[in-house]
Amino acid sequence: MAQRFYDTKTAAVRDFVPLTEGEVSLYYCGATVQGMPHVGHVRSAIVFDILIRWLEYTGLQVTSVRNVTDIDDKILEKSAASYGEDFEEDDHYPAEEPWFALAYRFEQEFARAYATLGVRRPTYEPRATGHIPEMFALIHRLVDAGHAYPATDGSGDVYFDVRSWDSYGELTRQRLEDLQDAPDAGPRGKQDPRDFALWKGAKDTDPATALWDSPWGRGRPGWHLECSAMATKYLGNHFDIHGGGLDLRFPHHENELAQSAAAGDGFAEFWLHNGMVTYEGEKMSKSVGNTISPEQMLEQARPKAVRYFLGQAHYRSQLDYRPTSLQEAQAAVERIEAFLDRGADVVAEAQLRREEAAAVAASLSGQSTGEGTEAVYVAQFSSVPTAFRAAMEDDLNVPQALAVLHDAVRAGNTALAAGDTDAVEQHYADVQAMVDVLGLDDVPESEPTQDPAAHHALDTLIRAQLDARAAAREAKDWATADRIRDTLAAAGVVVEDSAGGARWSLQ
RNA sequence: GGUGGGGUGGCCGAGAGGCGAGGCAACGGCCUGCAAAGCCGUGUACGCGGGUUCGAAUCCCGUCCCCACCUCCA
Repeated sequence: MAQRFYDTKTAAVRDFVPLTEGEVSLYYCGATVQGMPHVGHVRSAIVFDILIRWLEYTGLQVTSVRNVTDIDDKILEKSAASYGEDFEEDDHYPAEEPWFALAYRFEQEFARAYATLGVRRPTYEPRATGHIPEMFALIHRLVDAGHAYPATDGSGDVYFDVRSWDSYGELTRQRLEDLQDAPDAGPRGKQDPRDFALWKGAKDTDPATALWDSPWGRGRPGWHLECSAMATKYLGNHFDIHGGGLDLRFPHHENELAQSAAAGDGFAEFWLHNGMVTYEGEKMSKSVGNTISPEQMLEQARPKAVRYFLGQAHYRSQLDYRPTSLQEAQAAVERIEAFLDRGADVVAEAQLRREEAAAVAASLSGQSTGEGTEAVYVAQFSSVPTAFRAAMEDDLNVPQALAVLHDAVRAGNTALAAGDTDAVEQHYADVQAMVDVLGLDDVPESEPTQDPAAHHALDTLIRAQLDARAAAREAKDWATADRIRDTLAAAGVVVEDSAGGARWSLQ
């Protein structure tokens, strides 16, 4: 089986063959940093994070790019508003904030949200404002090729000429004449209302810091142009995958494709689009005002559970958020974790026995020990189950991959109960490998138990309680035993009895 | 009007002609001093009406409803 992806442009699932053997070039649209991130933004990042982790797992070297749009109308508007006389500050919008300060502040908020949920940083994270010369070069090529023209009204705008490019609409299979006229389709120096701006001429209201001198006059870049310029700078004229949210297909990605292809670039081989997060059936968006922020989710559930929730559906499906969604995700995550916790003890013990046996064998034969056992362990256990691989290869079918993961957890639990160490080791390794690919083990969690000193102190204190409880149980003094368990429970410590003695964990 | 995607058991969510993915919740059982965890089992799921087929959630015809994009949007 080979890797397959659904490509929006051809509207089909196709075999994915990298342009350069062993390497993958991926560009996906990041955010316009004009406000706080919501979980829709984060879902997209998690989807592509899982994609990258999977491709790397299969041995490919991935170069990934996620842009930051740090200049656009909304950013300028919000900054301008902060200087207004009747402006009211709030937590997210202080008064008198320059546009670049606002953009950078929200860029950091996005970075924080990504990091909290275990989204690794892309290879490159370019900002639009840092790539003005690259954009000039692209505009020049388009003007020279007859696919772009300066506005006829002296505004300083430069437009892409959609009628000059027969393939316009090929990404989303739409015909020019079927498109609704834009509501603000005023003349504005366009030859056709569907032409889009590559460069926006300076307006009176634009701050000087937001303007650049260009061969077409002072101004600032158009949104679509940024992505084309940055994608090809870091990945070359022809690259493997272009991703982004489904809502970006039109006009954003259609325009990107048109301008890049018209300039003669091969651009993206595959177009991957992730589905929207909905709130009780409706798309989550700023304009509707039904957004949930990562922070709000993190108040309800652990980061790992939030990541699991946002990553659990197929990436092309719409994902519906409901008030109980996070509790459900957390229960699923904790089931996996509980097996890994219990399994780790068994695996460590088995490992120790193997090392001892190897040491004995070595001392008998007079050879040194060391990497031998480790190498055997890695070779034998570090791969993902075939069914998991098949699911991931099939257009990144994470839900089906998760079914494989849960099956392995169940098999592992059964092996634990049966005391079948070999089977526990195998299932433990499988589960660990799958969890790694999904990035679930890469979510930072600030639990006191992760600080070794704090954990040691806590463990010592709780062990004393558990020892006392064990003694009470031995004496069949259930009242005392239960009181100790209740006390620990009230402190947030969950006690589980097992054949090997009591285990504790934080709630 | 155009384009794309959907309607699956209490909820989420895969699948796409033939053994009821998986998770969460519920119920029963095993285990347990009691729990918890875990394991086993239970539910007559595929919007509606027709049709094709030995067999349809999956194919065909009809029909209803929902979502997204066509303006900024992950």
